[in-house]
Amino acid sequence: MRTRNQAKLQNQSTANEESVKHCAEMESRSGCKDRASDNETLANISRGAVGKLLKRVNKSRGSRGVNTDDSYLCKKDSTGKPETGSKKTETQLTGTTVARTTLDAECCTRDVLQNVPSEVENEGTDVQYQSIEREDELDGIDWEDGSVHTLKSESNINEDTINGVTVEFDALPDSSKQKTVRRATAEEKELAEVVHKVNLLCLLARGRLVDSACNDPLIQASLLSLLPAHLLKLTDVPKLTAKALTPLVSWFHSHFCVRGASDTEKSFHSALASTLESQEGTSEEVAALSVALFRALDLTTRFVSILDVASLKPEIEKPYPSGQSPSKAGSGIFNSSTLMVAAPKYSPLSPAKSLADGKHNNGKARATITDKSDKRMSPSTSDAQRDANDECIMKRERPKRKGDLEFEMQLEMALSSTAVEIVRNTMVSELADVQSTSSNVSPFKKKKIKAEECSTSSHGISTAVGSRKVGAPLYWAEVYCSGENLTGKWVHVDVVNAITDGEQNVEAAAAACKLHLRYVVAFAGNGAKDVTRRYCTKWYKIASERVNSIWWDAVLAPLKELESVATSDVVHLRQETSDESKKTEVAQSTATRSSLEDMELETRALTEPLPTNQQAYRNHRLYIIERWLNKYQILYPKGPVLGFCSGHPVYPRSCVQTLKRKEKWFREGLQVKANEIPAKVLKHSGKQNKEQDVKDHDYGEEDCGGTVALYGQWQTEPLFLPPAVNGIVPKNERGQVDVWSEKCLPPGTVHLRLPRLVPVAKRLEIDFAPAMVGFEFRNGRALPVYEGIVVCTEFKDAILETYAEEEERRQAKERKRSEAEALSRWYQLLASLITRQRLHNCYVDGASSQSAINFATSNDKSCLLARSTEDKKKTPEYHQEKSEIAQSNSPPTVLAEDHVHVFLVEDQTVDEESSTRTKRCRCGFSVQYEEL
DNA sequence: TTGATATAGTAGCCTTTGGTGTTG
DNA sequence: ACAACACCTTTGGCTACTATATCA
Repeated sequence: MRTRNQAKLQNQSTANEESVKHCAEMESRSGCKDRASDNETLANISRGAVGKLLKRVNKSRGSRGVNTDDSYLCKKDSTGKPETGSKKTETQLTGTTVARTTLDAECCTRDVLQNVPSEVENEGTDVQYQSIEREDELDGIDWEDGSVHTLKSESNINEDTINGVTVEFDALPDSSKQKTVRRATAEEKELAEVVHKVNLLCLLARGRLVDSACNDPLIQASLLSLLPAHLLKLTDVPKLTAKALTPLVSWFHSHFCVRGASDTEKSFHSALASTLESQEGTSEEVAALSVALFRALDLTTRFVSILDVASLKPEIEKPYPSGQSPSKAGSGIFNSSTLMVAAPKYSPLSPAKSLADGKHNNGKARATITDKSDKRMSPSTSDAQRDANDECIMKRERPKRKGDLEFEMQLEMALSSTAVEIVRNTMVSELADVQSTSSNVSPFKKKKIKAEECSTSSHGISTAVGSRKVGAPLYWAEVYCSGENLTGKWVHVDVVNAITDGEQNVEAAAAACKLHLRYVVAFAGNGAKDVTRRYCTKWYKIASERVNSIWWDAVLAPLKELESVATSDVVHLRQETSDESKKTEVAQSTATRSSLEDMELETRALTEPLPTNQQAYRNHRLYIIERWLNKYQILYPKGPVLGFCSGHPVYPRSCVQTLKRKEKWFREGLQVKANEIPAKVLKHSGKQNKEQDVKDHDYGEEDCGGTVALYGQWQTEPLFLPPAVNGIVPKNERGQVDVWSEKCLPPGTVHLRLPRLVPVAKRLEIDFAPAMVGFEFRNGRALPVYEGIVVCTEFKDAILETYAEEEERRQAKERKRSEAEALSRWYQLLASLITRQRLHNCYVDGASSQSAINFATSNDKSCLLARSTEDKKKTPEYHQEKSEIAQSNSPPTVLAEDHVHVFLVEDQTVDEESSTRTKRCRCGFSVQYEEL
């Protein structure tokens, strides 16, 4: 009925908002069947009522208001769009003038049909009847109260009028006060998580694809041939350092330029080849080429990518500013992404593209162009794999203000320009020094300073144009430099932005582009490794945005192996020419390279800087401030203090202890030590309070009324229960044993988890206690669940033995009973068949004149069959033969009334195939049955 | 812009030991 | 008389978490 109403309401365009209409439309599709069937009945009922209805409606005109609550329209929004807050709408309608037709007619119809006054609150509403042609649809159904949506009134008035509804407002609702509070449902959350996971898997696959393309010998050779001779030997040093890579990076950056979209039809491999040829390509391709080059130079190199996945949390739509159509912003995860990706990419007027066309303005004007990665994956993948720039824009466009956009455009412009600037500097002088010494001041900050200068530079490119390009770090390389640190180090090499060893800046750069640095994955040897820790210092910020780590680790585990082998093998191969002992040594050292990195990343994880805001400590993995302790938590020991946040001392998370009641500890096989003072005493309220009072009195424990004493684990010791003595099981006050776990069993007893043990124990006169294993809620009550019994260990075997015997007996009995029942049911079946046949003969086949004779005949036959069955029952043979199919196929001869069939053994035939035996009487009557 | 705080909605945890009538 | 079984009815209080608004 709800659906039907929605469908109708949609027809009448009672709602203004597009999303609401859309919603109703969706609903109407599903409900159209209902409606069609309803029309027949409704039409008849309502035609007769139309006249009455009109009268009533006219009477009520001007005196009736409308109850306006059509929240149901949105509650089942299948598009996942936010419901338009019905409460809000109601408030907004207060004091408005509503001129309407059909909706009021609905109210009135309800009056007619149900004689129930509609809820009238809005006095003085103006009702005008223009058309009630659809009233036949409106009759005879359950009415629901509806409200009028008030958004975007102006643009929709026309539509409303066309559809027969006019809504006028004295005052337009203040759009700034519109609030749409809608929380994601569990289903939406689940969906978002699944999408997130699938997206991750797709991007992992993508990364592996790119990685393997980087190993192509042809591409590597071509790159080497392009490389100037003086750069060729640069990296051929025993202890490679990041500094040594800088000239290479500079050359690469100046040689290859990043442009927008690539040909989506090509495979990545061929796209890479053409990028190599044309020396321009997407940032992904350029980064991949750099990886190929480094690998060609025999450097251990990974392709690193930020996996820019769809959000783990459902994106709840924000309320839209007035005049902005929600449909334009897309609705779901896919919609929004698709829209945002497609729009700038294919627009011939796209400034980015036009800029890309003018790429030969080498230098500043070339300002690295939007790198529309080629999209060759599934829709979801390509959506997620969308370029960071689009990502930025997408995320900005909805909630961001104009000013923000402008600022970011400028910033982006500056970033790209500065990146080029750096390159030039490098080529002329030693930029490496500049970069390494400027690690304290982020290069991105410096770029920001230059923003204004760049945006007003002589290139004539507006900031808006520049906004399409960001130096968003999405792809880069990691080169293993044995000359860095003591043990060697993976060095960040971003040829797209011409940055070497700038790992500490990636986070800031990503943040500047509104790019979430949630997953940074390094690819090598067809494997992958999560190296997010290297680039992310504020882990607490991204932790909640990452998928369940158990799942993620499991996914990565096999890939990590591959990656580890690959990054070790490269060095291994290099050493192959050397002598055997050296080779082993190298193999050992490379084998630990991966674990060394693991340690490094783990160290980073454990030495995360203290957050500066208090909120961050709420769920921080490492740190806690006291205010975020919940009522069952305490700091023990209370220290050391690691620092302060807004005056609050920061403690290690490891100091947080969970407190429990005595009973809870008992369940875990622990008991509170004697004379321990509760670590915390909580006040209880309400019902629990009273019960706790009683308990406390009973046990003579805590003096407090309405409180509960909590203890920490350090105040407990292993549970000591009175042992079983003389075969007697120690029981609790209820005469049972609570078996929460094995630890709760009194020493010397055993829990036998078998059904029907109580009678056995009773029969053997062995002391036992029912074992309560938990509670279940039924009928609104907590009911104890019992499973088996607890007995002294020495009786275990005796009980089990007797139990086995008892069970055997029981099963035999059960079998016997079921056989008897089967027999009885067969008898019933046969008897009913006979009765049926008799009735059939008597009343269906036979003409009235013949009926007497037929009856006699059939009766006779039936009796015989029945009797034969009865007779057989008496013979032992019967028990071996259980007929499944019994049918009489005797000729329709009239027999003497007192004839008794005799089935001689020699007249029997057996069909071996179907195990069917046929017994025949000399009179011609035969019985066929199947032997089991 | 960021952070603190208040507020509100919601999901999910925790709670925890029947009473009565009928049948065999 | 007694044991076994069926049926009844379908909690609800509290907290953590999250999102939002507002203010500094």
